[in-house]
Amino acid sequence: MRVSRLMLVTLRDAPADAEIISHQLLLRGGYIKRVTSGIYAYMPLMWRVLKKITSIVRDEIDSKSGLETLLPQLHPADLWKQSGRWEGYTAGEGIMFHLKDRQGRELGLGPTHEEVITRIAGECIQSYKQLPINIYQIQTKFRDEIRPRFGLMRGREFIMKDGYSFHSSKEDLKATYKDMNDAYKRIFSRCGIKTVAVDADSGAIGGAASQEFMVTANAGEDLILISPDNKYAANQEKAISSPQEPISLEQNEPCLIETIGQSKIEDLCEKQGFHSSQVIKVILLLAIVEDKKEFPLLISIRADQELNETKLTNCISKSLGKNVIQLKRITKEDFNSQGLKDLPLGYLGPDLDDAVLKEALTWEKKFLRYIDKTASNLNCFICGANKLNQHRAFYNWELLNSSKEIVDIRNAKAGDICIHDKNQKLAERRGIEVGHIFQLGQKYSLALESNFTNESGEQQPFWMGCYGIGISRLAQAAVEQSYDQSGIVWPISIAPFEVIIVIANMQDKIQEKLGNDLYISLKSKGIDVLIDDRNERAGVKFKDADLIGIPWRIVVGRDSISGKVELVQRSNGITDLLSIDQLIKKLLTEICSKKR
RNA sequence: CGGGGCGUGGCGCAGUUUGGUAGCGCGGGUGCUUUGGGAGCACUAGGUCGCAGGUUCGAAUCCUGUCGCCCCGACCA
Repeated sequence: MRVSRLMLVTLRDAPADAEIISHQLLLRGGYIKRVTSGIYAYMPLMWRVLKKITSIVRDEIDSKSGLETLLPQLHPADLWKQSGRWEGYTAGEGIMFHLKDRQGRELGLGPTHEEVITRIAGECIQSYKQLPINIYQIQTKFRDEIRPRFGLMRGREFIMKDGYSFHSSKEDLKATYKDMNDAYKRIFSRCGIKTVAVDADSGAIGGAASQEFMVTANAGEDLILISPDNKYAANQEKAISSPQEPISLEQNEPCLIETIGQSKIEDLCEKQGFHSSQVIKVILLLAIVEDKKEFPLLISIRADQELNETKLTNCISKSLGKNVIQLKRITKEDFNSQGLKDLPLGYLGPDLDDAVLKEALTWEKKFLRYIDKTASNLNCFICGANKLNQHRAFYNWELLNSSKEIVDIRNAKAGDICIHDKNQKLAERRGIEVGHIFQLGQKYSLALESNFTNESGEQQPFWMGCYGIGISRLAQAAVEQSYDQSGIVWPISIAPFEVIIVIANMQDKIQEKLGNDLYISLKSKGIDVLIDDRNERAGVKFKDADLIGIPWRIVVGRDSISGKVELVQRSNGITDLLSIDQLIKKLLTEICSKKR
């Protein structure tokens, strides 16, 4: 391709609305154009990058017997109602774009395809003899994100590879899951990006085991916790650890203490001389579940710990058997609008009586009570007395006489002791999720009555797995991991072009001829080559070549008269002056060796 | 959804407080000079200042509404 024909528009300044470096560089290099919030056009250079990535993905998934397909993007609501996800995905903060057609039928724009593929599999697969099946597609997905940001990182329209597998047994599912895990590692390594595999929450997709593949970068939206020996890595949403031991509280007579104006843990500890690990903090939340019922929650947790809302949401879903649509803090205003008397917020104890909810208008009249292990493990503690300006000191659980369900709902954090090895402490990193694999189990096949006949002639729901890669996000993550002062430094396997020929001076006929001959010759050898034939000064062309990040640059300039050209490596600036033969030989070996 | 900020040529911005009918840098076009790290000179095109109302002799500027975009937050009451 000739740069003069490339519709290349580079920017000297980064547009003001781009925050992170990869977003800025993709805009400056003319790779992407924003059309509206969270929605981007992939310009020709970007599309080449995306095609390189998808071809690596196809290659690896196909080698694991993956079947490529293309599923519809418009999904009928009834399908999603059957799986029980329509409400959660459309109501409240739901992320599914949805619409009504001219007949008034409801449709959703696919954010993911479990429903569609599960129904199809149920219709096509009758017998265990047809299993296992591993089917995937690479396609645009739609999600009405609460807050789109960072360019392609969190868009409302993005390209994803999503795959689904169907099995007659859990064991068979595990085998494919492992295959996919291997394939994913190969895919990311071939794309030239460094990833960490972490244990993950399976979230709204549902299911059992799941792993995320994270590109470590400061701009990452996820917090991940890693042990120094690399044997344990998890998303904070899921991570487990041993908290640091509480500072022991000297045993003393249980008593009430006056704590005027000490509704905050910090003030309480400062004024009374306690450590926050000796205090039980009580948090009131409201869970709204899929059938619109509202459950007040009473959470008790050691005050030096943070509540993990993902873990909590999972606990609630498990105990109610219903999906939680929304979780929010209960405020004074919420109490008033329920027609309830004010509570002494900041002075609540784990034994707060359900009677306070008796007059509630729409809430359930009983607290769902969860106690984090850090709180239940305390033998002697401080907690609110359920009266304004009073706390209880040196209390224990027997005295509170409160029913309790003990769960793990705390955030693991850096510095916590690893479960697998007491001598190691978790460290934290930020990560960009580029891949996610799940063992779904039978959640969708049960809901959609998607069955096959097993060896004994019985109807049985499929065991399912699902496997995603954010293709467009991966492309940007690669930039976030590989750039310098001058611009992008693409890994060669996903660079839009492998080589760029820069003709230093277009007026010089010798240079122009040598450059063009070289261009034709490299192209004929199967190298992806770009030639900058613009009538620009050399400096401009060098700047652009660096900005768009082509791995190899050939400069056809003042040495062309002796038949020599310069070869410059984008990643390290190393420059060689070579004859054409030497150049071609070197490029062929370098490029071919790095392709695999 | 809540909070904050911003909409002025393709991009980055000034002008808004104190109304007087629009300016800078980059980019675009033409010509000449230049030609190895975003060249110089000259000429030139391009904006009903997001949109709609209102106030005023007069609005980018003040008022009201509206649309769009960006950032922060869903964080120990």
